[in-house]
Amino acid sequence: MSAVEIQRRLTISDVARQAGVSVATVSKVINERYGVSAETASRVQAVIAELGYESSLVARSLRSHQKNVIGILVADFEPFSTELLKGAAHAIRGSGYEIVAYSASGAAEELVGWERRYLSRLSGTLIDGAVLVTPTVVDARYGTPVVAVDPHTGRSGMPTVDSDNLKGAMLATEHLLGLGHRRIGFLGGRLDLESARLREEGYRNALVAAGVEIDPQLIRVGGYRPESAEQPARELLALDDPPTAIFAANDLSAIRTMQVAQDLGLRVPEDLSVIGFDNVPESALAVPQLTTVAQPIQEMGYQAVRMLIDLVEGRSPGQTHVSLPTELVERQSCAPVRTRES
Amino acid sequence: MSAVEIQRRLTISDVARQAGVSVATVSKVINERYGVSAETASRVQAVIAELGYESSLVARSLRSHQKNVIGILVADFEPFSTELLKGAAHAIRGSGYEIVAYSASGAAEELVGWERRYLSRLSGTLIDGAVLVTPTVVDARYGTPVVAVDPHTGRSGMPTVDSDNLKGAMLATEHLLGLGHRRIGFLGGRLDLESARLREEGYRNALVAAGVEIDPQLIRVGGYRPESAEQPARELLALDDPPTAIFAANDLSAIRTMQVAQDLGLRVPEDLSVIGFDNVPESALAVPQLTTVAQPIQEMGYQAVRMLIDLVEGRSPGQTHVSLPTELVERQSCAPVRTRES
DNA sequence: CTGTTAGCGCATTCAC
DNA sequence: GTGAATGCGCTAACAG
Repeated sequence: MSAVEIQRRLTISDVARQAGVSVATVSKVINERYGVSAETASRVQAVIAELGYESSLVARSLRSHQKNVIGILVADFEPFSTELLKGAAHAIRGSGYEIVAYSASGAAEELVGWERRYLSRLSGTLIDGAVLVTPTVVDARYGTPVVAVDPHTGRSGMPTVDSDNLKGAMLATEHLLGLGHRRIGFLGGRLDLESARLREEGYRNALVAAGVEIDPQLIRVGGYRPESAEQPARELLALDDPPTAIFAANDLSAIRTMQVAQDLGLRVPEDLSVIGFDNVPESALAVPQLTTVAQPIQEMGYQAVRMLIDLVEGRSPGQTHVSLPTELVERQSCAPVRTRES
Repeated sequence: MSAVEIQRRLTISDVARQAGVSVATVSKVINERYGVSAETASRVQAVIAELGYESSLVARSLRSHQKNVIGILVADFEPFSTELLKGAAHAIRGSGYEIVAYSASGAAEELVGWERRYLSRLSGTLIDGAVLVTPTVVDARYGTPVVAVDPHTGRSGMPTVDSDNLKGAMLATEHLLGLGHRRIGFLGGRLDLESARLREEGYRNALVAAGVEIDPQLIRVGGYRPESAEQPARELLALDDPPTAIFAANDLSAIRTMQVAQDLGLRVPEDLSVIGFDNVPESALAVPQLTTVAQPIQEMGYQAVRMLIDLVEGRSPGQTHVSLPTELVERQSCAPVRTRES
């Protein structure tokens, strides 16, 4: 039996018409309510299967308040957020929930408070709750269950998943120190971003602990994006006494830093060591492969969704602040320092 | 001025109340209609900015039929679809469109026809059109503009973006032949998947062209997923006369194949060469790094969204079948064959 | 057991 | 400048 020709979008009344019953009956079958004969039910089921009908997310959430949909709100689909999405997908498997990942990609990206606007756009009508990926503001109370991943302004009162940025940054810096580097540049995020602040603090702590004086010239703001990291990376390498190693506060900046160095005729890691932060898959695609500090990004997504589902279902989650460990991943972009005159 | 305490989700009437005007006036301001004094308009704008209000996607799409939202419908968030998402995000930048990426992750994944049900769930009420990522069926006509990426059953009448699977598979096989391999295993997808069929055809063509006889024992079905690829990979390696190289039809299967080989005490690439297909970022994270055939996945996402926007806006897209080139990416998982007695 | 009917929520857009 | 009807597809309450 071939499917009827569908020109419009499929609605419950298409199913009803095709099965020769009323819309209400179809609804009952779908929601497994009593009061439908087995025969009618199976006929309706057959039509549903034949047409590939599924109820409209929107219309359904108009009536029933439980929607079984969670939102993952991201400023952009870039390596960090898409990694997170993989973990989120894993978390909903078998849970009966669906994922709507939403982004206006850039339209709002630059602006502080994109997460509030996104939430305003989706919550109440479409999703039961949301994971906010690296939101800019978390002090506000929203009318919806929300979990923040790696919020830019720190934890505040909102349920949060992050990783140990301070420890990770110390690991990175200590690794470079261990290779004999003393002039180590730091390409940070922005100081209004909590993770960036902690990474800088880790950098400073490690230097101080090693008795290396901190040179403010070696600390620049890279802004986490390749485009915004390029200029400060150039500035670092143009110093009279340039660094022999650079710790960039995320992988995308680190990768761009390597490219800048190579443009300037420097070899990585022979002439310049570079270390990143995040361990997005792209870090292994870079040439040379990037040594970096790994955050368990997928796991962060997994945990955030688990917490959110607890919240949505009215259970209090085990913890409201989950912090996952970071670790050093050694690849090819760091080498022992060469003495100036070698 | 601090924001009012918001407990419920934000609606247009919250804005109206806060600004001391009617709901209708706020709507006019938002949609830049005439009939609002400049002073009122700017007061309303200020309140909107202060509250971080944005209109509800759902409510808005009830009235206006242009929603400026496109759906990316995926069976699961895995490396291929998330790569695609990056390209899709790039395509909407500055276009005024937003992206809703949707997946029920596994609930429907196994079933043929998930794309029709997903579409039924979102189209009409939420999105203007959709990119279907590796859909299983494309012969049906949907009531919504749709572009298929790498459809499992070939192109049919639907606008499609794919890559040159046949050529790519020949590249992979020729690479192994060039390294001296003659017993080359093939770990395919399923034969109902067009891409898998083409990759097998490329494999066969290359062997025939090189005068190597095709051994049916060396051809197995891996199903594209790590779990489903494991058993057939084991079988290949357990043959009396096992292959010296395996071409797996996608990277995830190839990576699992390397793990199986390592479990069995084989070294890759010394004892077994493995080549994949896709070039997802994970292929560079594998140990050893996977040699593979690259599809320009991000570019595929970019093109698909461009085509879709043309369709949604009623322009006929330049082409309805875009096929992008594949290329060999040499890394570390392939080596010249060793003679049996060496 | 099945059909009829009245909303659900929110933004838009008439008519005033 | 505002009040009130309207759009959508579905569900729930009730009638037959």
